[in-house]
Amino acid sequence: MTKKTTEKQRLRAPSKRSLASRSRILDAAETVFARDGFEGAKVRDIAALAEVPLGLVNHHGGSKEALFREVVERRAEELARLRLEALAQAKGQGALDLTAILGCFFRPYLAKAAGSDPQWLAYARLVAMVSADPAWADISTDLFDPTAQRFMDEICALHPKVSRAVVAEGFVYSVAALLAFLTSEWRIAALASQSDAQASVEGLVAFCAAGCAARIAQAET
Amino acid sequence: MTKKTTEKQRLRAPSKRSLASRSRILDAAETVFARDGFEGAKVRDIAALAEVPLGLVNHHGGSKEALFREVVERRAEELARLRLEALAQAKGQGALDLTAILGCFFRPYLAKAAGSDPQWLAYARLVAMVSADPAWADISTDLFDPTAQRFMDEICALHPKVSRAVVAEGFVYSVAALLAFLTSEWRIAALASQSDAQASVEGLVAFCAAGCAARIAQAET
DNA sequence: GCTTATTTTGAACAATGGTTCAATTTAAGA
DNA sequence: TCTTAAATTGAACCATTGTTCAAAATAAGC
Repeated sequence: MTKKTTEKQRLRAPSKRSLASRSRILDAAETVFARDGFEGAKVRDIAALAEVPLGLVNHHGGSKEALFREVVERRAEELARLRLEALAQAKGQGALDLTAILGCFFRPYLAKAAGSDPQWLAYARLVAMVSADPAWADISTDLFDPTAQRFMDEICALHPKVSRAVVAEGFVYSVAALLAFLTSEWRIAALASQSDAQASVEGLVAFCAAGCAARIAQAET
Repeated sequence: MTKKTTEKQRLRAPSKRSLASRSRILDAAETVFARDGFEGAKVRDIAALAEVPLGLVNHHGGSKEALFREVVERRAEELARLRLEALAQAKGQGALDLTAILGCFFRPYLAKAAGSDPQWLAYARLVAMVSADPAWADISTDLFDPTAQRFMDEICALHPKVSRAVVAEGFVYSVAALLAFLTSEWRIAALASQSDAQASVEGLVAFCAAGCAARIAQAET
């Protein structure tokens, strides 16, 4: 079984033109969903932004909900891979402290957001939406939680005496701070400048690392 | 001018019955908005939950947007008052450190959420919605920012050498952590137990105070 | 108790928005 | 080149939903 069983049987390969349409639709959906939320987003707005007829959105994306899931999934895999790679590389260079671990979790995202592809900033809003709304809990479970668990494993290894619940608490607060950073207007502006972005990231990491350390120390006493 | 000029002229006092309807509608709106978001919420659901005819919602609440604003405003004033009172009282008992200042900001909210009125938990979701969505920026500016500025003044006074931007950064991250705490499923469960609630709050305050302190220390060097 | 502003009710309206579909065009595979 | 699956198009469908309205019921003010 080399392919997912959910994949529809195809008698022909998709044409280059259809691939381009599909890509434009996903990009437009990402932008509109991030801007207006799931309920607020209109399939017609997505079609208009992608410059395709209305019917084509459903043809390529399926239902509105399926389209949303696909948009979220599209970048989640790449992001998870980058994070785990950063963690593996850092571990190869010696023992990790809290700051280093959180840095491996934060930096790949921030590098993308500050990078050339502006769609990554829209994606941050999608992650915040999914994280905040219990209706999308299954997406979090499937796409985000495994990586988070991996990083929490690392922190737990650093502090064998504290419960995983305490580590999770600090981690959740840290992710909340990260999302606040990425979705706030003034930070987005800061990300435009390379030096400002660097300083901002260090500030965020310092905040979260010290916060986690304090919470863990509190539990240890 | 003892009354707001925007207030409609009234020839008669509202009846007790109309006051009860109005209150039930606002409570229902709070619950439904918190559960489904602004776009996802249906005026019909609000009417059904309040057990009033559909038309009565518009009669008392005005447009859907006006109703949402009123629901948010309703508790904002009380919350702001409690926070400022806590701050004033703490200042009367001696010099404040970072932990004490943040405690004055966090505890009134958490006490309400852990208290007898379950609607305060729904309200936390509304605050998170308003904070996250740029479309409601004017609500944040009017209702939330003044109190936040007051608390940041206090932190700035503690650390005269660091820029207000650095203080604001830590404060925003702290509020994000607070909202993550209040809107996450597992924390809500913890709030049910008085002792668990106490421990959770201390953990949150410890995280944010240490985070802010680290960010400020980083800026001072 | 009378008057009348206010509240309540149920229905209807008009616009919105997700989805479906038949017909047409395009291009992949042989 | 020929066949035909896939992609595209534009329109229509139909449930949903915010809002309005006129008539009836209620209760405040005198």
